[in-house]
Amino acid sequence: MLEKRYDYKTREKFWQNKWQQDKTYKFDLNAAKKYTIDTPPPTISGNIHMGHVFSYLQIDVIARHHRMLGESVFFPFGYDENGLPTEYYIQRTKKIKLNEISRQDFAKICEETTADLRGVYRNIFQSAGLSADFDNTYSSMSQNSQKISQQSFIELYNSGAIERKHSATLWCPECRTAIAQSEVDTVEMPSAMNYITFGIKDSDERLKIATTRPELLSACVCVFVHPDDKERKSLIGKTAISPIYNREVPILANPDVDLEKGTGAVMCCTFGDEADAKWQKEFNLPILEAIGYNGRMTALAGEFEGLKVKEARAAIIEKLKEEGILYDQQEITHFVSTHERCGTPLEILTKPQWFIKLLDKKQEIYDAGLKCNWYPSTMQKRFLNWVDGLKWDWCISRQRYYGIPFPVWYCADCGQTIVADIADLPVDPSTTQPKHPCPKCGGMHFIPETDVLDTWATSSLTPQLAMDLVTHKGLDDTYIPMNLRPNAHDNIRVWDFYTIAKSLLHFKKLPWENVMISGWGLSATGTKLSKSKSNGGTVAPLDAYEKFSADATRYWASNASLGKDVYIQDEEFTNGFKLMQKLWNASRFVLSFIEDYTPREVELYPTDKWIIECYNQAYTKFIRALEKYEMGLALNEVEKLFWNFCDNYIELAKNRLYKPEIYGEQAKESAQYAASYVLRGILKLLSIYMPHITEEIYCDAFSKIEGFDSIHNSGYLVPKTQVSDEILAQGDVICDIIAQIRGVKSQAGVSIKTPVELLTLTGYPDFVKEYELDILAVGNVQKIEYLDGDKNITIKLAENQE
RNA sequence: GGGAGCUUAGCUCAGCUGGUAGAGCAUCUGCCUUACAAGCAGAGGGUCAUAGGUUCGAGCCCUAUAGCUCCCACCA
Repeated sequence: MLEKRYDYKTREKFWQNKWQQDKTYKFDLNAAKKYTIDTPPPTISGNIHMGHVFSYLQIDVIARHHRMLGESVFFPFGYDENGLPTEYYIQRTKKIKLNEISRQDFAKICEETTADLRGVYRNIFQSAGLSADFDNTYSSMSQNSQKISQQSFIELYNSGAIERKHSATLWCPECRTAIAQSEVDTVEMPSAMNYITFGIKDSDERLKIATTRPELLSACVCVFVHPDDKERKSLIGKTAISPIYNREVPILANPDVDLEKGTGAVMCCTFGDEADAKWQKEFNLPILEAIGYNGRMTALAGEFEGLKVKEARAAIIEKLKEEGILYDQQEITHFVSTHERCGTPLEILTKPQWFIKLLDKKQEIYDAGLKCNWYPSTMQKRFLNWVDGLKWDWCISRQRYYGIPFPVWYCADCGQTIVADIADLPVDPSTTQPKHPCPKCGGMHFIPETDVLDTWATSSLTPQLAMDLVTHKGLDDTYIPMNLRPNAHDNIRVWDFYTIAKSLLHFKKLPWENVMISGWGLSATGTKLSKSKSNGGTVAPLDAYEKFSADATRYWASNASLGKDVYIQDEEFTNGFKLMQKLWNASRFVLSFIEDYTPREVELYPTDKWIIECYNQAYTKFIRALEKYEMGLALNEVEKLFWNFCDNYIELAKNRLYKPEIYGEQAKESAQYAASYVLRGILKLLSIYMPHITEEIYCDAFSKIEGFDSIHNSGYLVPKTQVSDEILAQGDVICDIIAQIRGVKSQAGVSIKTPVELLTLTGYPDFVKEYELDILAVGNVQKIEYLDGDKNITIKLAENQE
C-alpha cells in the first residue's frame, strides 16, 4: 500500500542504490537485440551544471526507452580528462604556474584532481537516475585509452594518413600551442584600416596598400595586384619597396585579389591570415616570421622586437604617421579568428606539427554525413556545411603538458622518425627508448617527441573506448556502427566530425547510424552556462534534485523539443513535480481497489473499453515520436492520456468501484481491469522519464503480477488490437456530456456533487445509453431522458442543495 | 556573403502526412467532491509576423518582405 505522501528525498536515493546493487541496467553483449550508445564523456574541467544534465537526461530517456522495447542497452559512461580545458581548470584551481613545476609533477596533480572530480561528476549523474553503467567506466587518460589512442596514431601513420609537416599552423600565442580549425572562434573586434604607401624601385611611383596588420610589415614578402587591374597592371613584375624596412619585394599578379577590398592591392606577409598562407604555398614565397611563438615580435621587426602584437601595431602606426607613410586611416570592426578557449587572436606560424590528412578526404566525410541519420534532420546541414568549409588538415600535436604522448622518437643522428611497436603500447617516449637502433643510420641516440596529442585525437575514438569496456578488443570495429551518438549541437563540428573522420580512416565505416542532437540548457537570462563560471543564477543540479526531485528535473529536461535550447527557470520544474503528485495520488486511488485483485478477462463495460483504446492510441503515438527521438512529443502523449484518465475515466468509473452492491460485481471487475491495465501502461510509458516514482508504484502493485523486479526491464504494454476510432469517438461524446454538466454546475456556483434532477439528451446516438451507468454516477444525475430531434442537451439541477 | 531555424493566447512553448486553433504558467469565477487544496470544476483571452499564391479548404505547402536566433565565411 502506498503511503499518503511520496518522500522523494529518501526514495530516489533508495532506488538508485537498489538499481546499482541489482545491476538493473547491466548490458549483455550476447543479447540478440542490442542498442548501443556512444555516450559523450564529459570533459573534466569544472562544475557540471544544469546544461550538461539537460542533455544527458535526454540520452537516458532514449536508453530507457530501448530497454523497455526489450533491447539490451549499452549505455557506457566515460570521462574526458586531458587537453586544455582540464589543464586550465587545474592551473586555476590549484594555483599552479606551469613554468615552476615539472611535467611529471603536474601530471600527478592532474591525475589526483581528475580522480576526485570523476566522483563528483558520477554523483551528479547517478543522482539524476542516469541508467548508465557507472561501475565500468572509461577515462580518456587511462593506460588503456592511451594504448588505443597511440595505436590509432601508429596505424594511421603507417598508412600514410598522418604526416609531420613544417608548415603554416594555427597558433595560439597565449596557450603557446598549435590548435585545430575546430577550436577557432570568430569574434568581432574593433580595428583600424591603415592606408600606407610602398615605393617602387627605380621609379617615383607609389603603390597604395591598405592593411589592418601593419606590425607585419617586416614579414612582407610580396605585393599582389589583380592581372586585370588596368591602373596597376603595369607594375606587375616590378619591385616594390616596403616602408620602414625598405625590403625589396616583387609585385606579382594574382587573380585572387579583390579590387573592391582596401586599395585593390595586397601586401602578402607570412603570415597575416589564411589567405597569406595559401598564397605563400601557391607562389612558393619565402617565410619571414615577425611574430614568435610567445606572441611577441621577433628580431625581424627591428626596433619593435619584444613588443606584443598589439603594442607593436600601435607603435608602428605612430612611426608610419611620423614618416608620412600613413596617408589615411579608418576605424573599422572586423571578425578575427580567436582561440575559443582563451579568446586570444590567433597567429599563423610555422613549426613542425603532426597532421591527420583530412582535406583529401573531404568528399568521403561529406558522404558519411549524408549517410548518417541526424535527429533533428536539419542538423545534417550543419555538419555538411562544416565539412564544406574545411580548410586545414587536422593538426593533432599540442605543445602542452597534460595529454597522451606521441609514441614517437627522432634519431639524434639522422632525424629519422621512429614510432613505437604496437605491442609495447602505451609508451611515454621521454622515459623509454626504442628497442632497436635507427633503421636508417643505425644510430642509438633518440630524441623523444615532447608534444602531446590533441584531446580529440583520443575522444574521436569513443566508440572504441566504450565498446572496449565490454569487448576488451581495443581498436576494433566488431560493434561499429553503434546505434546512437547523442550530443549537443556545439559538438557537431568537433566530436561528431572527428569521430566520423577517424572511423572512416580506420574502418571505412560510419561510427554510428544515428545522431541525436540536443540543445543547450541556458540560464534564465539566455546566456550559455559554463563549467568554469558560476551558474548564472541558475539552480545547480544537486540542489534541483533536492528542491524539486530528480524525476521533476528529468521531466523538465525531456519536455523540450529536440535540438532546441531551453531556459532554465524554476517554474518549469514545478510542472514535473505536480505530475508526480498527481501520479502518486491517482495510483493510490486505483491501487486501493486492486489490492487483492488478480486480473482476468471479463466482458468490459463500454467506458473501460474506451479508456483502453485511449491508451492504445497514446501508445502508438508515443512510439512513433520516439522513433524520431522526439521524447518531448512522446511525453505530451502520455500526459494527455494520464490527465484524461484522471479527469474523465476515474470520475466515470468511480462509483462502479465504490459501490458494487448497487452497480454489480461484474461492473466493478471491469473497472478494476481497465483501471489497473491503463495505470500500469501509463507507469511504463512514464518510467523512461520518471524512473523513481514509477518504480515505487510498480514494485508496490504490479511487480508480483508481472514477475519483474523492476519496471525498467518489464517492457511496455503493447496494444493487442488496432486502435478503434469508433470507440474513441464515442468517448468524446460522453466526455462532452460530462463537461456540459460540470459547466452548468460551475456557472450556477454550486458544488460539483449537486444532483442533476433531469438530464435531457435530444438527438444523441444510441450508444450513449450503454454508458448510462457511468454518466449517472459522474454527474450525480437522477434521471436521463432521451428524445429524438436536433442535437441538444438540457440539464436541470435539483432545487434544494441541502 | 553562404547555410539553417524562429516569429502561434499577457509569458514559455506544442501543433505529425494541409480539414472548424492547443498545453502549462498568469488572470477571473466557483467548489473541502470518500485519490489529490502544490487540488478540482469552469471562464475569458489568438486576423497563427506581413503581403501575395496553390487548394473545396492553409498555422501547416509555394513566393516575396520584415524582425530575431544560430552555424559557416569574412583580418588586403
